[in-house]
Amino acid sequence: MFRPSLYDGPVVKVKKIDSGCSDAGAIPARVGRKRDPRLEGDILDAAREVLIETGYDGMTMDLVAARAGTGKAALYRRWASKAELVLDVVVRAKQSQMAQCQLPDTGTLRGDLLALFKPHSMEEGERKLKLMAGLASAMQQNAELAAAGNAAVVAPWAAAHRALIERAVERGETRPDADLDMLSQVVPSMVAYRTLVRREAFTREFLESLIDSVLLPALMR
Amino acid sequence: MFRPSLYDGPVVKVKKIDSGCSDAGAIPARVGRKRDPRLEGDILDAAREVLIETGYDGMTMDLVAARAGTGKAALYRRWASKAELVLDVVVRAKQSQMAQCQLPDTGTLRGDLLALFKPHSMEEGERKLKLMAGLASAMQQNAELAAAGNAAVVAPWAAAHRALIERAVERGETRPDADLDMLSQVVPSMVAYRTLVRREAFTREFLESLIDSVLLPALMR
Amino acid sequence: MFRPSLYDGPVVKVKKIDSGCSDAGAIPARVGRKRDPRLEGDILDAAREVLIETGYDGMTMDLVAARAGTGKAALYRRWASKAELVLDVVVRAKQSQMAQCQLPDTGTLRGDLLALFKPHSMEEGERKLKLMAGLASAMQQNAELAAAGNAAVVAPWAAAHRALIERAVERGETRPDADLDMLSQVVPSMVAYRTLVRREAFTREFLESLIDSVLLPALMR
Amino acid sequence: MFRPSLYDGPVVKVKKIDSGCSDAGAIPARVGRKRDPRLEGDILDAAREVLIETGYDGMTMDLVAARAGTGKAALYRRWASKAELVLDVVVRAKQSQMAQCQLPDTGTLRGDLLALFKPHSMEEGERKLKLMAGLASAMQQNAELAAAGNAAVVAPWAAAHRALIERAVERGETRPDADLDMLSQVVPSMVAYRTLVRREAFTREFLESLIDSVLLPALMR
DNA sequence: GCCTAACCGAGACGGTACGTCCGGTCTTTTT
DNA sequence: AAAAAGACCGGACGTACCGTCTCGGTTAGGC
Repeated sequence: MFRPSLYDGPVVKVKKIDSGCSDAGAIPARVGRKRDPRLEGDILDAAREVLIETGYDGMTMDLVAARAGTGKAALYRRWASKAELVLDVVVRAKQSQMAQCQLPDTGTLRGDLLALFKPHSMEEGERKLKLMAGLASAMQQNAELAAAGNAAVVAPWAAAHRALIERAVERGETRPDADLDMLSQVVPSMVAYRTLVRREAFTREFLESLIDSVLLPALMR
Repeated sequence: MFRPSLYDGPVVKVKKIDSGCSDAGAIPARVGRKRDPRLEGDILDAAREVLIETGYDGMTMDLVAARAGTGKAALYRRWASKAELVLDVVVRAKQSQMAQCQLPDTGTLRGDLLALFKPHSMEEGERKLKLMAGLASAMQQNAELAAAGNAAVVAPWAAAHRALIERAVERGETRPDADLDMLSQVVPSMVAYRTLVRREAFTREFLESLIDSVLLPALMR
Repeated sequence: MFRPSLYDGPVVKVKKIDSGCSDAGAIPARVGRKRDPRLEGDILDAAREVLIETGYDGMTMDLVAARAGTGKAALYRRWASKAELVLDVVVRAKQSQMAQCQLPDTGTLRGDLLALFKPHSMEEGERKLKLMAGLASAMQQNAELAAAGNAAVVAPWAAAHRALIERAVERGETRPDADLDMLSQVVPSMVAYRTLVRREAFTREFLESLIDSVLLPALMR
Repeated sequence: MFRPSLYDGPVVKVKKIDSGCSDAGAIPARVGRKRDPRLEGDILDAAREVLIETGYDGMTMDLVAARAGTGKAALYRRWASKAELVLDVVVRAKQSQMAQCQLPDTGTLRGDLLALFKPHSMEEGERKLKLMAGLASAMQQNAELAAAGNAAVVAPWAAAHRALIERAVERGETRPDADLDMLSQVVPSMVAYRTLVRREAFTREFLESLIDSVLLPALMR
């Protein structure tokens, strides 16, 4: 299972608990009603739907709450702001995508790179990137959010590329002195730019062209 | 003078006048008080400052107007919306940068690419990229704006790269079969991504590394 | 015209203006768009309607704004809180009632006292007192509000009684040593108490009984 | 002991149990943990404090629960609503005052009326009347509550006055045809009005003035 | 030299979303 | 089964901002 995410939890208003007990795995066992475990998922689902239907600005906290069959308070108990909720939506989407994504092994780097994107991932990827664009403004104001967003969305993608390239290096398929940090970000960067700034579709043609014209030539001797 | 911009004017609510006719009694000249010519610049300056300080969401039209020593009406007389004002701010910034930028000619592609960024650009780079982040948010709301933003900011940059690469091809410095469309966008894309999404500084080291690790290897045999 | 109110203006968020000029009646002449003069009345009317229909707690600022065909901002520009708006409603109602209320002169104190309440005033009076009850809580927290409410609603009523009684004293109809301050408050107090605390109707029978059993006996030799 | 109250118990959500039968195996006694007997008093004390400090609207159930060192559930197990809790607070205050209050017998009506208010009552009066203000707000929302509040607070007070006046009539001290219903409410009404609406202090001077200027003159021939 | 249209600064307007707060209910664990 | 803690739903509050409109006043042609 491939799960390189640096992000490992919801962006919640954390209630610090005095872990007075010295046991290792002891859980403070908070009294009182537990948070409805289904609610978090319901809200995220509702938020994702509304987000896709109406975009970031069109998404209203009231509407999300209504769609999830709850009240705004339940949202704000879990996320400090609309931006954090949306970020979490993006993060989850990315995680679920990555979770089911074994690193492909087709024998060649080109095959591996193309295999990272199953057909259905293409359209999903575009949606997610559009969501990210809505967050741009929020991320600019909140460095924490920006870090989380980057870690959740960008880092895993680049990490996958890096792993594939490293394997190709091991196989002797590519030059050993390549700048992996830089090259593993070529595809994420250019796909994001095409989608967010140029607003053109993320097609398989573009991906192939990118790999064949930029990435592989730069990697080959 | 290098000015490949596809964008050729302010995004103003233009009152179209039938100025095409050369008839004697044609009165194309609008009567009434003329717009204060200094105001447009003052507002753009104020908007740029506020945008850099507070980000897109934090920038309010009231604040910009106050900073420019005028009222909101003066803003909306010139730009149809906040997003268009922001776009214009970015466009001007880009234009002023491009205006003073002759296509360099150092003899080698590497030298040319590095020369595109004068030393003073680096220190200004931070500011401009903060502006871009604001633009990203604005663009998501309006496809038209996105097109204009792309044309004004991305296209010229890519066009400059393309021109430099084409010259290198003519000199026989690089492979003749390179995908110029794609390769000319490598640097703009990755710089934007680094700064807007990853939020890391745009340094000369990064630029050199990008050129040496990605662009030039992909262009060479 | 009888208008003894101590309250002489709306409870507004006053913007203090530097009256730099030394002219007597000089008005600072605020620049900018003037407040729509009809709006204040429309809002008060809407608030009164909603208040009567739904009571204090049921009255929503959004609903009042919608009913008045405006937005909440217009309300909060004029009144600092829901409580102040409601108080103003009550104050206006009382003032308009008092404005059209000449001091009656029937020749006898009893006739004058009864004439203060025209048939239609009875039912209106009850409504107004119910509104006041809704304010009780807000008044308790805000001494300013309480003072304004008292001055607007109670004081005029008691003042009218006092004037009638003084006239009766002058006519030699009643004892000259009566405690006017106290006696002029008998009817307002007991009517309010009956309505607000006992929640029984304010009937003409009650009023007559009050006058004949308490007020007049206490005033006669 | 004087206890004319029509109100004869706390406003509790009573779980009726068939405890009437004396059968052998009948288990009328409720099983499970017993209600903490001290809790009721603690909550009422906390509620009274908060009510006096912050007024009806400022008093939140959460705050009362926290002050009493318990949770909201314990409150709602005993009172059906905030209003009922407040009513109970006022009722208790009144009862405790009445419980220690024998009908005085000084020989004269004036002496009796003044003796109803012991010296220490005056200092406590302020507090209790603040409670009443809270009650007024609560009563407006619920007619049932208003009735209960009236019965608990007003009726006993008026009843005491009525009893004193009746005794004076029997002694031949006052006119026999006085309207007792009305006159026995003069002092409660006017004291309440002075404190709740006019928000002036309840002083002994005021009481004496009220008795001497209104009540006694109206009762004497 | 006046008329008139358009500009200017200031600020009110209608609408809408935000994030907070609270009343009253429900759930979980503990006693 | 009640106690204690606290999450739950619904809905109103008061704030902020966008983009528009209005006000009194100013600036410039065109007659």
